[in-house]
Amino acid sequence: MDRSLADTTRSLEKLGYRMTPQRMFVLRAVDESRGHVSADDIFASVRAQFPRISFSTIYRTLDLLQEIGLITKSDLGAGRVQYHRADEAHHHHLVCQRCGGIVDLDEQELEPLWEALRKRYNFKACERHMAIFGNCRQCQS
Amino acid sequence: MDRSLADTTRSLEKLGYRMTPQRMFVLRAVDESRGHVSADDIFASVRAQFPRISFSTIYRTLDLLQEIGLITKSDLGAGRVQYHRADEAHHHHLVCQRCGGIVDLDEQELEPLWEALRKRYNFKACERHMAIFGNCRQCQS
DNA sequence: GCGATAAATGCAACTATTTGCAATTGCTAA
DNA sequence: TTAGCAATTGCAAATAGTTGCATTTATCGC
Repeated sequence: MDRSLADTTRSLEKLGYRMTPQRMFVLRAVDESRGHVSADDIFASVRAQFPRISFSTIYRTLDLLQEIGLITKSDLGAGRVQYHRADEAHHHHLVCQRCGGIVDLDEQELEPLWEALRKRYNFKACERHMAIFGNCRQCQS
Repeated sequence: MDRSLADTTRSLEKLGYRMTPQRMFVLRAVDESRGHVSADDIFASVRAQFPRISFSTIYRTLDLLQEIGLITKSDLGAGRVQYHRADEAHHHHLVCQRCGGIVDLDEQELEPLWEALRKRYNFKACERHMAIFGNCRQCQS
């Protein structure tokens, strides 16, 4: 991540939040992550260095980090939500309901839709890491 | 619903499932519903006539009805999943993350995207009742 | 520094949903 | 009709995630 701790602290303070040790540890865990991680992954990773942390703090912090745009959240239907650093290439997912396979979809594929929603509905879609369910090539009967 | 009980029974049997009293009651509750209903709504409605029904059966039956295409399921971010008869006009939702407002979006708005996914990824998106999060006109700062 | 105030935490309880399992039910074929 | 087998059920326990609340921690004006 190019963002420094100071940058993040500033983002938080701009919204009236504070930087705390717990948040620093979660931030570090997110920072070191690659690809999708679950709240449980983050919990395990933080807990190794900060044993007193609770699950509620993990969830609350992850929501916060999403709010300031540092991570995105997405439910790929596997029973647990996945988190993802926002600075890794923006992308979405095609999730096959039969085989469970996941294909990445570039942000730009959705641009025309976002554009249409902006124009026709005055709705600004958040560029959130989205999951589209259906069937992949192999699983279409 | 134009579908008769016999039609549904046939759809179930085609997949190796059976029509049971519990399923008939859930079906009836779905049939009488308008717009979005939660599993809890269905549970309450069925329970009034069939007190021994359990929540697991409700959930399992709703999943089944989705599988045979009678209902669609969607998570509008309100903490509980909403179910919707598939024969009511297909639509999707624009959910405002600030005010919680929900605007309906016609199926056809997504057609170009489905088309692109079919062509470029050979992926057949299921026409599932989708939620797109973002900010509505009033809530854009 | 010191007290007031607000934010953040951990814990325990709660919500919605899913799952494992033993018991029940319902086809099917002899 | 009955045995056998698979599908279905209810229940209780598990899961992911959220929430209320009392306590702790930080910040700010004095």
